[in-house]
Amino acid sequence: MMSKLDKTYDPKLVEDKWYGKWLETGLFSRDASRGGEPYCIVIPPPNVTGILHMGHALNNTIQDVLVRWRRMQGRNAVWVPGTDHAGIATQNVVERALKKEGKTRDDLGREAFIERVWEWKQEYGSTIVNQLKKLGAACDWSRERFTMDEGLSNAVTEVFLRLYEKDLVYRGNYIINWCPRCQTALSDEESEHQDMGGKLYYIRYPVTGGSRKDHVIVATTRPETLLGDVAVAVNPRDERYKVLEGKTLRLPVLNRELKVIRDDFVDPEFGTGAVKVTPAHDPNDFEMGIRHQLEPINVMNDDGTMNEVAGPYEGMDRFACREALVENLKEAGLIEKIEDHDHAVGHCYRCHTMVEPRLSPQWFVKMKPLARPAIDAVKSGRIRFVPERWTKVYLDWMENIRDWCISRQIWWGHRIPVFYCDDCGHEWAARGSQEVCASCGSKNIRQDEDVLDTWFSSWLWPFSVFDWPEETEDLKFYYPTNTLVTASEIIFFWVARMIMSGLEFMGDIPFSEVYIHGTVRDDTGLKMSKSLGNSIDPLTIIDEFSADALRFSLLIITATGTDVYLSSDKFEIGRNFGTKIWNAARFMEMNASELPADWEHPSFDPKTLTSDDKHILAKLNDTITACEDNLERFRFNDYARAVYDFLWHQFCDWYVEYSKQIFQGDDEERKRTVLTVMHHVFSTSLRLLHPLMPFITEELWHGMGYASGEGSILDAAWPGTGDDEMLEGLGITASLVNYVEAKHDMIRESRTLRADYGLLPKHNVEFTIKPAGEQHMKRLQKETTSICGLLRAGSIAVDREFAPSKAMPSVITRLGTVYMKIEGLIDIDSEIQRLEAQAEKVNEDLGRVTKKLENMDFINKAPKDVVAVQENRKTELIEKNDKLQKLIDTLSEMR
RNA sequence: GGGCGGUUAGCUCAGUUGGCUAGAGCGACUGGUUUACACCCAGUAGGUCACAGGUUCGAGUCCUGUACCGCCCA
Repeated sequence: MMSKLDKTYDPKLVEDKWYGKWLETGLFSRDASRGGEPYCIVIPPPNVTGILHMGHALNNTIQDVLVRWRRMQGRNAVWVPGTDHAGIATQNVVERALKKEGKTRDDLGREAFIERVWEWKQEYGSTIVNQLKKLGAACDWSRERFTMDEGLSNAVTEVFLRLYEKDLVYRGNYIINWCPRCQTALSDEESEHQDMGGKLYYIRYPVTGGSRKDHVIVATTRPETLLGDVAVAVNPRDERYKVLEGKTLRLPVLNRELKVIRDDFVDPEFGTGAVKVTPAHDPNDFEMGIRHQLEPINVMNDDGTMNEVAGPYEGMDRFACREALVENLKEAGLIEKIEDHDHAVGHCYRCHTMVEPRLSPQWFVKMKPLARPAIDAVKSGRIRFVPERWTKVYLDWMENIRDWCISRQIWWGHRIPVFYCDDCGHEWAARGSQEVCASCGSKNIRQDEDVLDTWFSSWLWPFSVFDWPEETEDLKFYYPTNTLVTASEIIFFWVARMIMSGLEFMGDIPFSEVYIHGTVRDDTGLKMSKSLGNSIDPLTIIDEFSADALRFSLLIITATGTDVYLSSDKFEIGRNFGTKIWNAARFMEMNASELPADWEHPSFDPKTLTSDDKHILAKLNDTITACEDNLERFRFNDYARAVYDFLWHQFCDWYVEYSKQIFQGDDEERKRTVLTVMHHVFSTSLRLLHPLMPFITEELWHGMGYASGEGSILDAAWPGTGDDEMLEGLGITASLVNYVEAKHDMIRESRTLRADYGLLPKHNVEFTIKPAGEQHMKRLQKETTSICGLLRAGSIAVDREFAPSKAMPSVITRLGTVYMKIEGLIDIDSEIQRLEAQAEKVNEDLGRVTKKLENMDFINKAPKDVVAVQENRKTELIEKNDKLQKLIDTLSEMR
């Protein structure tokens, strides 16, 4: 009979078709009015400029699996998608486009530029969203949000105002990380430290009024900042510098007079124990400057060139200045020495330009008060990290938290809602645009030019997506959300801040579980990134292998929380598995005139079930348990493997093979039972697999006729396990399962025996089993036909009294000794050799087990069941050894 | 400098509470056109579990140290 299913599965057609249908029917949408038990995930919003990479693919597949699984479990499960406006990145993209037209953002002006960014967003901003759709993400797209949306912008303003009123945001002149290329401040987290091979310059600072050889040597890694020096510092306890008491120094080049200050911060061990103090260009020096009332001197422009204070170096780039300055110092004989010196230097996380620590007026959020409850939430276990070790990373950061620089000197973003009056100097924060000064009524007012850090909007994501500060039904229903799925890179950027903002503004945690998955790397261990050119594009993989294959492969090779090393051949796992399932389905179709009516809830008469039927039902039950258990514990690889092993190595390898002779036979009732078992097992497996491979499972759900009408597998119930009583009622017991597994072993061992003699299935070899006991004999006698089929033997006889009349190759199995009849004479010597090799192995094992059992400590101290296992094993090994010896003896007599 | 993770078959990795006779996929090798599937089937080979100590009846698993690799923070 022909199958209705195509001979080969075409994922391209199928995947687009189903995703379209799911969208059309609004299948992914959920809201509070539906009631039930909520389950909610908010997507880590990708940058609107982003394109899907493997990290996204992994991250979103995990979320999709969770949402689909919880949905099938009957939860009111919603996955809220969206993107963030990626202030710096997006502005960079649009500025680059402008540059091609020969324009700058200043040419356009602020309003027109922002207009331009929105246009860009309309045109290109949905790229990543469309890519998520290709992946199969079951997001509720009707809820898609963007951090610059009106609603989310309201939330941002509201939060700023609340913090402003509580004095938790403040403006101040501090050292911040400045990116000279993006020309904006960055938060500490946005400055990425990289180890660099640098130099340590030892520079002589002459003592004022001293002779030529009176000088102090200071060591620095950034000599160009020397131009902004206002002092030299030494440790107060450093005896070497006692002589400097009451003296001042002369700054080389600029000849500025420098005080000598004493400060505990200075490490006498580093360099010469004397350090230059540049409060406008170094955070530690800034602190020292405050302690010693020093006036900071800024020597650089916004773009990293030197300013007018730098005298002869004005206009030079900071690195050019460094070279020129060092050259001049050398000429002046002021360089003592230059050493190699490795140190970590901050780089802009967006453009990788070396960050310049720089004194600058910026807005900050006071973090300590916000951190306190966020620490408690995790310490008390209300929020749980998986894997648990991330808890410590989170707590360490939280406990040493520093204020968050939130202002950015760019245009694309939420403008800081603070206004200044140029007449009376009043400063106030307010919603919307302001016409007059809130204090003096002057119209001479202006809004702060800066915008807020993008993360200042994403940290509100778990509640802003539900229209906070409005108290919507959905907000009440879905908040706190359940699971947050992300990578370790943004624990500080995002996870920690969401916890703080949730507690501060909602009065409750934003989610209860944080699952941190690994980083996707290439097969040499490098982080995949576009700039390295080592990335594997998920869309290429989808095109080549299918989205199902991508998803399945990614998850089966990614152990909980460990990094994943990828190469494109790994996706064959998923593709091959999909093909295997497809063909199993085709096989069933070819052998069924129609779908058995009770495929879903079969009521089997235990008398009609064979051991093979019972065995596959038992294994299915185990698989359901394993899937459930592993999903609960975020062990996605084990979950994937459980389904994979079951479908491939239990269902296809054994049950489908078993079914073949039934279908070829003429026992119609048996056929019906086997078909019912098969469809029950297969339909259940499809449901277990659906979260991993949504497309092929949906296609088969319909193709096999399991769907009622238009019903999607997405709405099918997640399989439950049968209780022990029910299973026992069907005769599914541990001993039955053991027997079938022993039977499988016997068949495998017999195949090996045949292969050892270079025989093929088509040779129709005759086997005789001499069963190991009465019970086995009865069972085996009933099953000679099926064993014969599975072994592809010519015939199988079961004979309790069998004694070979001539030399026969044989193998000893748990169920009995299997003899193989072969044409012609066998080489008795080589058969004896084969058996002796086996006996040797048995004796080795026996020796080990015996030694264990002779150890009284083992007998007394090990748990009873562990000892019992060893005792059984010993008995088995002795028996096997006896049998081997007998076979060897018999053969020897025939020689 | 501080912290975290890793080191298991040729490769990529599992191995959960110590009970292991150490697994999988890929690759290698030997065979295979019975109408589900060659993206497949049957079978084989391949391991001092990085190293050195320790705890334990028992260690891939726990402890200490060493080496190397990676990540995060300063």
